[in-house]
Amino acid sequence: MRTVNPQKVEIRKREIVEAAKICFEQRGFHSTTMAEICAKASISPGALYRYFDSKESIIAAMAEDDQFRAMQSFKSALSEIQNGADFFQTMDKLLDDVVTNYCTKEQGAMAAELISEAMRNPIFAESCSRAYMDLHSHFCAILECGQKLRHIDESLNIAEAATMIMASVDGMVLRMAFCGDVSNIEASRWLKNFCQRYLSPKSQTQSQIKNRA
Amino acid sequence: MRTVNPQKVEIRKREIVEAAKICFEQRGFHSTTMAEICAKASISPGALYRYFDSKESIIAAMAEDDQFRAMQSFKSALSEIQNGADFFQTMDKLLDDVVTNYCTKEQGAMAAELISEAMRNPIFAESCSRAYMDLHSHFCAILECGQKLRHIDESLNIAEAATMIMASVDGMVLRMAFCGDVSNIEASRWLKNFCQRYLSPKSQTQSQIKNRA
DNA sequence: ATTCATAAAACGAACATTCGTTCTCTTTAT
DNA sequence: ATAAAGAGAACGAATGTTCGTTTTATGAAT
Repeated sequence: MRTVNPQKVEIRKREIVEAAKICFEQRGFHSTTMAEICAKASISPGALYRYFDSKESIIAAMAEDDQFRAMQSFKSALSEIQNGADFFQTMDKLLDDVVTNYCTKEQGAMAAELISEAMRNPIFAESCSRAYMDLHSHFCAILECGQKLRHIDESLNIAEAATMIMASVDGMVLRMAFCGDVSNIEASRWLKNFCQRYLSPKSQTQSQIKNRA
Repeated sequence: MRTVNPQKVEIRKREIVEAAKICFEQRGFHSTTMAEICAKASISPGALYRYFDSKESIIAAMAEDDQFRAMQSFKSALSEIQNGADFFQTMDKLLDDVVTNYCTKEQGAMAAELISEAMRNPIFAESCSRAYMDLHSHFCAILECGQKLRHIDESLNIAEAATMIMASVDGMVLRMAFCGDVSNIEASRWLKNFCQRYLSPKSQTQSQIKNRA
C-alpha cells in the first residue's frame, strides 16, 4: 500500500504558496481567485484543497514566509555587527538590502494588502504584530551596538529610534510603490542620509536642550 | 412639474459618503456590502444608485474628501509660516494635527486599504499620486521657509527631506494602526524629535563630510 | 388656497454573476 | 491491492446592480 511522503507534500505546498504569491502580487488578495492560483500552480481545486483548507490559510503561509525572510536580513546584520563590523557600513547594507528586496511595486502592494488584511483579521493581526515586534527587538539590539560604539547619540532612546527608522522605511516602501517619483537609488541614499543625521551624536543646541526636557 | 434640487442632491451624496466611510473604516472596502452602506445611510439600493453609479465611485468620492482635508492642514501651516509664525512651532502643530487626526486604527486601516486599492486601479492610482504630489509640493514650500530662517540645514535637499518626513509619518500611522505598541503621545513626541534631529543644522562631522561627497 | 400633472426620489424584490469550497470519480505510486 | 494524489464538474452562498413600481415634492392651472 502507498504511504504519504511528507517531503513531497512540503514541496507541493511551497509550489502552491509561490504560485499564490505571484497572483497576489499582481491582483491582490481579494481579486485573485482560487481558480487563478490553481492555474498558476498547475493543480486542480480538488487537489489544492488537500494541501490548504482555505484561501486564507494560503495567505497566512505566504505571510509567514515573508516574515521569515525579513528576519534573516536582520539576524545577519546583528551577527555581523556583533562580530566587529563597522556600524554604519552594516546599517547601509541592511538598508540596501531592504530597498532592493522590498521597494518594488509588487512588494509595496503586498505590504499594503497585508496590513489591511491584518486590520480585520485578529489572528492574522496577532501574527503580523508579533513578527514586527521580533524585528523591532533585533533592530534595537543592532542600534544598541551602535550606541556603545558612540556612533549613535547617547541621549537617543533606542526603542524610539528603532520604531522611527522602521516606520520610515515602511513609509518609503509604500510611497515608492504607488507613486513612481522616487528611484531605488534615491530611496537608498535618502534613507542612509536620514539614519546618519537622525542617529549621529549632536552638539548641544538650544532646541536639543528644550527637546530633552 | 417637479425640478431637480442640486443642493439637496449634494447633501444626499455627502450623507452617503459619510455612511460609506464609517462602514469602510470598520470592515474595509471589499468586505462592506452595498446593503450595509444603504442601511447606514438609510436609503434603498435603487435610490443610492441614483447618486453613485458604482461602489467604486463611492470609494473615489471618499478618497477625494480625505485628500481635501489633508490638504487643508498643509495649506494652513504654510500660510501660518508665511505670516511669520515660528517654524518649529508650526511643524509641531502640523505633526500634532496629523497624529490626532490620522493615528487611529480606523484611519490606518483606511490608508492601507486606499494604497492597496490604488495599486490595482490605474485611475485611482493617478488621483492618489497627484494628491500626494500636491501635499509634497506644499510641504516643500513649508520646509523652504524653514531653511531660509536657518532652522533647516542648508545642505539638506528640500524635496528629499519632504519625502522622508512624509514617508516617516505614513509609516508611523500604519505601524500604530496594526500594532498597538505606540501611543499617540509617544508618536507625536518621537516624530517631533525626529524632525528636529533630521532637519536642524549640524556641525561638520566625519560622517557628514563623507556623506555629502 | 386647492387641485392636478409630472418628474424626481425612493423602494425593494429579483437578477446575474462570481467564486470559494465540496464531492465524486479517476489516476498513480508503493 | 490499497491508499494517496489529482481532476474537474457542480453547488450554494454572497453580493453588486437593475428594474418595475410606488411615493413625494413641486410648479402651473384653476
